[in-house]
Amino acid sequence: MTKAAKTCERILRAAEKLFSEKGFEATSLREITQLAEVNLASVNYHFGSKKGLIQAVVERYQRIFMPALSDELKQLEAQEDITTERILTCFIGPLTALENVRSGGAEIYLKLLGYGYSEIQGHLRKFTMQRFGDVVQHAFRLFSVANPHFAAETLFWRLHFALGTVLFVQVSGKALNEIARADFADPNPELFMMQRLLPYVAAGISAPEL
Amino acid sequence: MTKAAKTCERILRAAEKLFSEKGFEATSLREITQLAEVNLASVNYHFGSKKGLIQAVVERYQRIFMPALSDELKQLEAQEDITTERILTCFIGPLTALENVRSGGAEIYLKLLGYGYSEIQGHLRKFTMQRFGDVVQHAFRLFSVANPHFAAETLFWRLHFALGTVLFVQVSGKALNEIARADFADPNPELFMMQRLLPYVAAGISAPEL
DNA sequence: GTCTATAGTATGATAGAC
DNA sequence: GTCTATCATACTATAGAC
Repeated sequence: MTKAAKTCERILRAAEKLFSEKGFEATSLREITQLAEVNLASVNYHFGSKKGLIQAVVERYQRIFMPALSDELKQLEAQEDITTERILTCFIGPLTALENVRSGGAEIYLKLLGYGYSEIQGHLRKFTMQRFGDVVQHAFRLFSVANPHFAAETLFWRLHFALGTVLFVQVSGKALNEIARADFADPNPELFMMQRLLPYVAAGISAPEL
Repeated sequence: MTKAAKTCERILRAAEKLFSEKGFEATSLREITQLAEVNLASVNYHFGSKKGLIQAVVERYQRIFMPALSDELKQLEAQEDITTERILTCFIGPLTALENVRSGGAEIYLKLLGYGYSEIQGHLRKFTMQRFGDVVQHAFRLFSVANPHFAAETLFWRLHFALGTVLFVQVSGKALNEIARADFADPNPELFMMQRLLPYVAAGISAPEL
């Protein structure tokens, strides 16, 4: 059991690293087991299949992030003056909580979500909504309180645009940072990305309706 | 030669359809040749390799889009009162020009760009900048005229956020439309997506700096 | 639980007849 | 230019010894 736990953990760590760097489909079990220094067959023994491994990797982050987000949202709801910026700020804490679990945890989580959205059409999204749909809907309700003049449809699209912005920037973050370093002498720790994103996203969500 | 052109064209059409639907890596040459109803070996005969085919597919769209965009930008520059919205509007015409070439052409092109950004790290981006870097830089200059108070660095990141928003929405468009149809009874032709995107993106780019 | 060995399938690419 | 046939390689998954 002690050795098994170790193998399990080694696989999960290697998998989340590779998945977040290259996506789920582009990462093979061979790469994962090689990086983890475990046997190829052990993945199927512990997780049943590659799909099972993917779910295990993502779920580990969701179980930290989602309850933390839920707490923040409840705390905000108790206050008056709910603004788009404040709701967005609710996401910062839970993300940095991931950072405490593992260095670069927030980045890994967002990249996993980003790849999950485009690959394996909706598989990961449905899984998330089934497990944590209530938290997602809570956030949506608060956004509509902060932007009461918007049609529900408008808000729906704006929020998905915002999600898209964040996820794309994370997934392409490496390329973007390379360009930035080439064009300016930009000494950008990845942490600043979120601070840059927030004003853009907040303004986009609250932009005047047509 | 006449038959050859036909085969070439059949391959290109099948490839651009599948690439835009599933990405480059997830699409196999066998799928392409099967859809095109041509022999498997003909791809390597006409395009040398899968990579060559990818470049050919993308280049065909770039050669229509980029000069058209360049014209629009020059026309705008001659005017006074250059705003973020007006620059963004410059992209609409060239995109719908692709629509004339082939139904759904604009969507295909944007999806190709979207997949190109995340996959094959930077390969496609470098190719674009080498061929059409001047057009891209022209657009950037105009944006900085429209937003003179921004640091170049801020503008750089904002524009890439905007690009990210558009590309992500296109790539995940199918999933998003499915959700929209489920949550509302949303009879959304894909064309309206751009109209929804524009206010969000414009507001994001011009959001007050920190 | 861990390993080796291998089944079964899919990929990109090419040689050679026509 | 087009075809068949095939090579070399990669993948996920599993059976069975230890």
